[in-house]
Amino acid sequence: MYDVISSQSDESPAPAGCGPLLPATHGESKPLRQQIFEHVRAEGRAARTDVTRALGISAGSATTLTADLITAGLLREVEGLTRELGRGRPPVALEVVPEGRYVIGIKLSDEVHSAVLTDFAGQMLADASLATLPTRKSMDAILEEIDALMDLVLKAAGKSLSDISAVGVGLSGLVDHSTGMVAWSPLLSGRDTDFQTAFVGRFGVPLLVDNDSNVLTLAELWFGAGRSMSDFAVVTIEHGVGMGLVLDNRLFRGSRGMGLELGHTKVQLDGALCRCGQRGCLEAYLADYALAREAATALHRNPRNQQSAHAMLDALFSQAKSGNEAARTIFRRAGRYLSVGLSNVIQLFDPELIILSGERMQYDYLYADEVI
Amino acid sequence: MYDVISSQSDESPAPAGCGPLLPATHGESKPLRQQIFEHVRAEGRAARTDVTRALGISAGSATTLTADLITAGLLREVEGLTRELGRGRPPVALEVVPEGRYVIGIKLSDEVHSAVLTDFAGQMLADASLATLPTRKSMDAILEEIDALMDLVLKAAGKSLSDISAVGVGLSGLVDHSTGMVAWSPLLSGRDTDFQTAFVGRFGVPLLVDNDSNVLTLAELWFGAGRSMSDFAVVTIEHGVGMGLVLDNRLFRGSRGMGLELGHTKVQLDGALCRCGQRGCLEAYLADYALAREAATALHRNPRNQQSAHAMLDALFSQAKSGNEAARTIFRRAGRYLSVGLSNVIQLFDPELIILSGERMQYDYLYADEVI
DNA sequence: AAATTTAATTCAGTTGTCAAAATAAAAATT
DNA sequence: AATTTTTATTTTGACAACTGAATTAAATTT
Repeated sequence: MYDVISSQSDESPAPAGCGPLLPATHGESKPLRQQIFEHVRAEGRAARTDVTRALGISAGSATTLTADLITAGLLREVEGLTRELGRGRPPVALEVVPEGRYVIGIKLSDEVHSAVLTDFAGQMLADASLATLPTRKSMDAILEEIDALMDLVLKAAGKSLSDISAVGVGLSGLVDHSTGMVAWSPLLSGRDTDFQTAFVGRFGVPLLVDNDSNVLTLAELWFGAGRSMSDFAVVTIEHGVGMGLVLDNRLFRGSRGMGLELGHTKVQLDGALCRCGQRGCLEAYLADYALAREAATALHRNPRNQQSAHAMLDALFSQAKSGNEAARTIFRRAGRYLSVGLSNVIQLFDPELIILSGERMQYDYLYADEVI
Repeated sequence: MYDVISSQSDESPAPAGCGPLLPATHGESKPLRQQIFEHVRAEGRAARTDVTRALGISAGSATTLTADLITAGLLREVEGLTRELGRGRPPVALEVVPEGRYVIGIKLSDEVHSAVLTDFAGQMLADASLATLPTRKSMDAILEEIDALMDLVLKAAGKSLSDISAVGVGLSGLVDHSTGMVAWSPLLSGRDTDFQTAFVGRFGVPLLVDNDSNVLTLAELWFGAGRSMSDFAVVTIEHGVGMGLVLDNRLFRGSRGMGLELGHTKVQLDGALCRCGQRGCLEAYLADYALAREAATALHRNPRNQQSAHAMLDALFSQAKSGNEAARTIFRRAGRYLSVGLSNVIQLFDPELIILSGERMQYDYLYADEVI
């Protein structure tokens, strides 16, 4: 900033200035080399001409840049492909070298942790899972579990930790993806845990941590129905109600990088009490604990019996199926409030698609009729 | 795409591919020349060194590119500035040449149209307004009114239409900014009007049309409280309930480029009937027509008397002020539902700031206590 | 007056990209 | 079989956008 201090009258006053003071963070475009790599990876296989057409670049650039990528060991030409028909020189397909890098993805949960090991082309080489207790654990205990889980999946794939270029971890809670800090999580006993530093300190491998809704959303963007969509939402209903959002082909993380709290969206003035302390949150009608709370009343069980929440939901569901009207109304009400919450997402974001996900989606009463 | 059809077994199957199939639309970064210009405009004045530091570019580039901008007549050096103190060669401030371009901004409304004429530095040179009738008009009639309004503002600024580089128009309704089409508007009698083509055909000046909430939001981003913020929302309550959203310093238009319908967010299951046909929309509690509807009951007026909606609201407000309990509950309820709607926006977008705007904000009952 | 400090310019060199021409490899045509 | 046509890729020369280092400029401090 240019500071002017003056009392002379012949100086014109500094113009006020207009326009945003902060630049958009996503201003830089990716280098063309990376765009080419990503295009080949997205397509599975693509020839140089496909790349030039898809990215609108010159044929010369395609040659030079793919040559770079090939010598860097990231891409390779595919030998011995036959072509259906067509005249002219046949194109030479390129593909990602699967052995280029290996990564492990881990999902931490309260009953079972799971892990997959994939190659550079996105192919899963092995997976593994590990049962765990639904108690809050210290960071050290979690690292211990991760260690055991990674051993399993590495052994299954015949790799060693030194082959792994990066690890991704998804867990529920408030996770700051950019710093690797976990502000709060139902799995961790502490607050403001520096997950990333602890992990890298123990394993010496780069780590990306994120909220599990975000991870699920990215999975849909990379491998699922969202691949061909630029704007969509993923809603999960389990212990809480979570949402991930893709806007313009990028995961939207909100201004503070934390998750989007669809669960604490209000669907009823002065409604049911939520564990966040407010009333009328969607979560207070839809999450495990909310349904179990009502199930206890409907099934005349002791509400103190916390451990059987899962079993109680199953009982409630079978009751509803066999005609218990009280049980039915619980699901029906939950479904109607879900439809309100989803309708609000639609009105505000106008996504092309909403993907519903989560263990509770089996309870199809939730979304039988009422969804708008 | 590379197609492979083959029955030979020695060919490896094509990899599935992973990653988004569509590129993010905002891939291209602005050329440095434009970034420099925008930085100077945002700061009001800035020296070349300020630019190099702010944008992280080399001093050489700053010299060359500012020289380009100066010869293009977009920037100029500021003469005769004194400096507070400091050693070394004094910096030479640069500023936008205000006479570089002139633009007109027009806001169309149902009671009064208004226009401003600003120079290239964002300084307003003149404004004008024109009363109009609250009826739906044909495109030709609207163009006629725009013509009269532009004459007024041009005359006030001592300019002619040929001095104007572009015109921006904001109006309520469903507007596709990218094509200049107005799908529907309370001001226009037709549907799917090609506003842009009609305007350019008549005046021969480039036009940008947009939804009035979006225009208001852009104004906040460029000139208002949003200048130093990267994520915020602007909520307007007038005839309807509108919202504009800035995410990462850019206006978010939703996937289909239409507005974000905060007004049709559901705040009550089976609630009040909205003019969109659904029940429980926020608009059905908060918009002009909704308040007037209840006011008619509270004040024992004839609900047929449509033309006095505005007057009726004022009457309702003064009644509430002077203690009429029925009138008070109307505002109180509206305020509580507004708080639900805003709370949902906060939960879903986590903006740094929500700007409330609109003629009805004078009815401060709306946001007295209940806002969360 | 000399040294110091900060701002701006000059200039040689790198990088990323394109356009056009040249080359390559196949099918279609003669 | 030779030639033409078609499509894919490579080569080449050129240009634009930058950077970094050295240089010049204009002020203050010693």
